[in-house]
Amino acid sequence: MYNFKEVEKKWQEKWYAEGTFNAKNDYSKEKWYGLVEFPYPSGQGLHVGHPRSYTALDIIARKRRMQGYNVLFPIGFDAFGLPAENYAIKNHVHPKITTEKNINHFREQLKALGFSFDWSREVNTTDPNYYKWTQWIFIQLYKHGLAYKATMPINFCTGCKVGLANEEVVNGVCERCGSPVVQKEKSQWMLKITEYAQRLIDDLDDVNFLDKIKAQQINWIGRSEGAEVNFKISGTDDNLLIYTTRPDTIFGATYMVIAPEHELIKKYKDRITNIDEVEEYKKKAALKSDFERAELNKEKTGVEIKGIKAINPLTNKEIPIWISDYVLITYGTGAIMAVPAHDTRDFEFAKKFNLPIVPVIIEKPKDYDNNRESLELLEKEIDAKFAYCFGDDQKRNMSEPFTDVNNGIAVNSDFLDGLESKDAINKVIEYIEEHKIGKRTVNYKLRDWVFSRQRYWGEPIPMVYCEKCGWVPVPEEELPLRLPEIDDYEPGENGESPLAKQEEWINTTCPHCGGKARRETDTMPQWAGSSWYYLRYMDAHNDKALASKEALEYWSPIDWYNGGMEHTTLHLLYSRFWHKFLYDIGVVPTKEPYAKRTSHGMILGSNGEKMSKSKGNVINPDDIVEEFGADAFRVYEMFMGPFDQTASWSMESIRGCMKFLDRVWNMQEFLVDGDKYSEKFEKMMHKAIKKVSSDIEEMKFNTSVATFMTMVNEFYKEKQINKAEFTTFLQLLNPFAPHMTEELYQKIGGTEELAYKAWPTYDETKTIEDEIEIPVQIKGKVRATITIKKDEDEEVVKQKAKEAIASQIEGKKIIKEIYVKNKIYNIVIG
RNA sequence: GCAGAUGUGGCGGAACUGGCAGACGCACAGGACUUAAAAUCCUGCGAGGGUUAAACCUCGUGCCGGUUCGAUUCCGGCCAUCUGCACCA
Repeated sequence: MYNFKEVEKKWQEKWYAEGTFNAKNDYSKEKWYGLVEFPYPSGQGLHVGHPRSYTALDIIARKRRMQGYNVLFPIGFDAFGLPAENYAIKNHVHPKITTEKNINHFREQLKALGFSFDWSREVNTTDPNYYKWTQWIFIQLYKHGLAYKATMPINFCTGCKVGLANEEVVNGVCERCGSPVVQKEKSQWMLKITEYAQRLIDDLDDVNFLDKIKAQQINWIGRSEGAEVNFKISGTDDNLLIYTTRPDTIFGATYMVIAPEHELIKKYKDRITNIDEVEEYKKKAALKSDFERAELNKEKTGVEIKGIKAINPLTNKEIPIWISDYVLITYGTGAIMAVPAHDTRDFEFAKKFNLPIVPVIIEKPKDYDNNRESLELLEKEIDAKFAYCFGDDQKRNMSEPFTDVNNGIAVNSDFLDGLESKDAINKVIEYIEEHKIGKRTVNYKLRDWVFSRQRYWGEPIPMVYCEKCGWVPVPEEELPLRLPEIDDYEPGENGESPLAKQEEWINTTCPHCGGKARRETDTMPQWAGSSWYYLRYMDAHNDKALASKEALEYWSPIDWYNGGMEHTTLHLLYSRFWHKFLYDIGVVPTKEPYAKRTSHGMILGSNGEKMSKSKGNVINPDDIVEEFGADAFRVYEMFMGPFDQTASWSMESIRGCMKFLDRVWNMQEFLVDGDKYSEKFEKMMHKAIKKVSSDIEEMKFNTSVATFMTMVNEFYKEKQINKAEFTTFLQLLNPFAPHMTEELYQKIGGTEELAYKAWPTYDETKTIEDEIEIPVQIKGKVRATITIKKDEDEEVVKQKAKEAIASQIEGKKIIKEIYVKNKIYNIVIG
């Protein structure tokens, strides 16, 4: 009987004491750097989701070692963060203590699963020797104008009392605590990620990320092409600048809308006749949470700004200006031209407030070929269809706006008439550029990164404010700027950082002029430490630089990075941004940090729902290791389904995997001598090596495990396995179930460790069967199977096949015969 | 609404560039071993028909249609579920 407890403990102790898996500092060898996302050491301990990702890359890392690479497969802890701080507020335990305790627990758990991590390079983002370099990077960003302080409306979590990045607001509530998020004006440190927006899109071409990851990042960055156009404000020399992606619809712009926060209102306070009403609307809008404002199916609201009007620069008609919260101050210019006939939101608004709807695009007729004649026909059609739009008595009974940019023809639009929408866009941009009323513009949805948190448990932002000199970075030789030890972790009244109460720490001298100055009391967000941790692993103990040039040169880029889809628009994008910056200032040698990025599916509870305490469906990895062992746990997580898809936990299935491992263990009972594969199993061995080797590369671990099971079934049928076969089998299985396979290999007389034994190779010619069974079909339906020799002469096969179905084709006329070599024979009879 | 994915037995899932649908596992059933049970080993297992038993036949990969000698796979159109984003002009 296999005693997994004893065996697993034995090997783990050996591995971690000897540093079996530590990367070598031999830079002459070919390297491979595999990375998994380091965990946040929460109080709950490891989640069963972690081992899914970790086992997968552990398998690849182990295979790479056997293939002779110098492998770096590190781990660490992303240990700054709210839970430790919230725990501190409640229980008055310093986050440092909780964090340390949790890390120790995590380390134990990770070791108990036998991952081949290089523990000598463990990093911890809360270690001053680590965050020294996080702060250093921030200072470089500041020096290069990419970190700046700005007062702006931010997402403010009413629960955590912290400003949040857009990415941290989910459905209008705080991603972490679930409290509503409101808008608040606050002075914040910002990082100019927008400066890198285009490169973050373009350079995706050079990396091997899953398409869905690329798509999601591109989507998030949200590039759109359009134009900015100035609309004159009637009776002034002033303009209202708008952004639109559909400048071709400008002849249909019947009113303007500005965001509630737009400066126009302040500027024309005195001319606006209903200023009270407008101010009232502004106030209401400010009080709404982001969620309320963005809520769908909500009735549009707004107020016409009376006393000022705009002039449509193409029709020269005066049109009203409205204020409404469906226009966002944070996107474009905070103002739009409304074209209700061709925009869903404008349409809804126009309907509600009874504003004119003028169609200027018509769906392209099927046989439209862009000539005069077609156009005249088209115009007649339009006259009939939209006669009501142009009279004084506008009925506005258009049932829905026409918004398809790929399928429209401009009408009722002067010089654009008859053009397809795409051409019309170009032509109108030419026009507005020529007449200096606007220009072609690109916009991104991506916003600059709000980098301040009003929290204690984060990296202090190494900046000092001096009345005379303004913001001055802490001199680099004074880094790390340590977090002061405090007792009171409560945020301040107005959502200030707990550090704001530490007068002694705050008061300092200006590094620039030596006068009195005060420290920044905000800290960095959790994403800071994780934005560059992969660099630190390359040279984890360097105190002169974040990593040495040589180490960076050798180990960059990361060959394979696996992580969760939930980090696609946060961590993954942020770290690409930091990396590109570090590349620009000559710190790192590559443009992109990760050559390849894959992602694992989530593990759900056995009821198919997300694991949560409240649902009572949480599986604790410790219990699983205790009951089934680490190897069975690993094999099961790889077997449970396609790696990139969600899977539900099943206790029955893991039992099956343990049974499989027991069967492997018991194979030693019918072990026989033999230093090469027996004739019986030779083909199977070569095929298996091929299959498992490619499956691992493609992350099709589930079918690898199936292959192992099939092999074991075959060995059981013969009640025989020789030493050569057993050795290869154990090697292939080793990355999946490292403990048992090492033990077994030792038991059958292996002298070296499998961990570095050369990965088995296969002979392609030996994977091909000499005799093949192929189906014989009549009209695509299988009627018989015949056995043929590989590459058998076509005529012979046809003859054989016809014999096999002789009775069924007798007397029938053969219309067609199809033979696909070594695959299938199909006959069509009349 | 936009983007991405998924849909195959009782269940999790296989099926390489179109070529025997259901590998492998779970569950279930039968048998062997055992005083007995568990464990283990062996066998069967999509549905319907057919046969003493086989052979064999029909249907079957979300739905409708198409291309093809042949479609889980390709094309067109739907439906459902999941994930991310979303008043982004």
